[in-house]
Amino acid sequence: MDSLDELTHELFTFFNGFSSWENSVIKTSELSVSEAHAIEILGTHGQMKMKTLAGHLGVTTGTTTVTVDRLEKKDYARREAVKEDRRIHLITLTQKGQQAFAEHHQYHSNLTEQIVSVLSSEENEQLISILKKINAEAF
Amino acid sequence: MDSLDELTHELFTFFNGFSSWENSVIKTSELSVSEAHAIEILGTHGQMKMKTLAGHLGVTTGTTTVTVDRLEKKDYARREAVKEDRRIHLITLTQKGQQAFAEHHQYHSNLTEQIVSVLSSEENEQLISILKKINAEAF
DNA sequence: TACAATTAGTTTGAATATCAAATAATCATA
DNA sequence: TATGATTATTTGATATTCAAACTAATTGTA
Repeated sequence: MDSLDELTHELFTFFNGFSSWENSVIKTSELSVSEAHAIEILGTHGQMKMKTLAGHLGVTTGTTTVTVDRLEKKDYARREAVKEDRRIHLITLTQKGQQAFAEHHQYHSNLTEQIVSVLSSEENEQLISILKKINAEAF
Repeated sequence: MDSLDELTHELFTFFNGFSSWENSVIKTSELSVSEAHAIEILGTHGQMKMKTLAGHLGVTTGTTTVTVDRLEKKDYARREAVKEDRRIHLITLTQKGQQAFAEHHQYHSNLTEQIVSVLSSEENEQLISILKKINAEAF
């Protein structure tokens, strides 16, 4: 097996492990996968309009309307009017939504700790530096 | 920002980049996400019974029945009877399914190349070694 | 061997998820 | 002010998923 194949294999094994971990975490909450993703995006980037949120989620605005409807009904998010342009609604996390985001973030930190614990401190430094490069340039 | 937070951020940025790349690749095919995942698992591990496939997919056997129904209808997979235990059906990729798996694998290699191209050969070695450790021990 | 318990897979009914296309409201501008 | 573009919602159709009920086959055991 050449080095490219080897890396491909390790990368997708890693990705699949991450995916199933993420899904199992979401299943412990009262949120669906799409609701959880929306909360994560809103928590990370702050309030944004429907169209931007749809772009981040990679779905249509129609789908996003439904997702935000449910988040609003469950009191995780709310729509806010914008005076300057009344077509636009800014989606904002409520207190409860911010709480859910913080909890989710804590889960992420837990997984990172789990990962760090199998690495030497040198490898840890290497991993951060490599990921930074990839994130900045590869996608 | 401490090192743990920093790594958490880079890890999930990486994961999200990977996710959206994976989704956009699947959308260019005539397969749904769940069908594509099933094909990837069958292609990687070879034929397996419904229950095992369901386990790999992280869904119930009911859901898997429906997915395999569709794959069978589109001629990507078929059920094979097992003489020793007639409750069991082995799910196998057809020629067309193997073809789809090979194409998908090619996409994976392309992404890996893209990633490798931003790394030095030393970083490349480091990344493989670190991922191996994580995959073996962390999930 | 008979019968209960277990296992594998399917079916069903309900809630979600998603898209494309049609619609409504608003804005920008010619 | 009319026209075209933009933002979000609604609608109708299909896909996804689960839990629970169900069928068929196998295994354990009395």
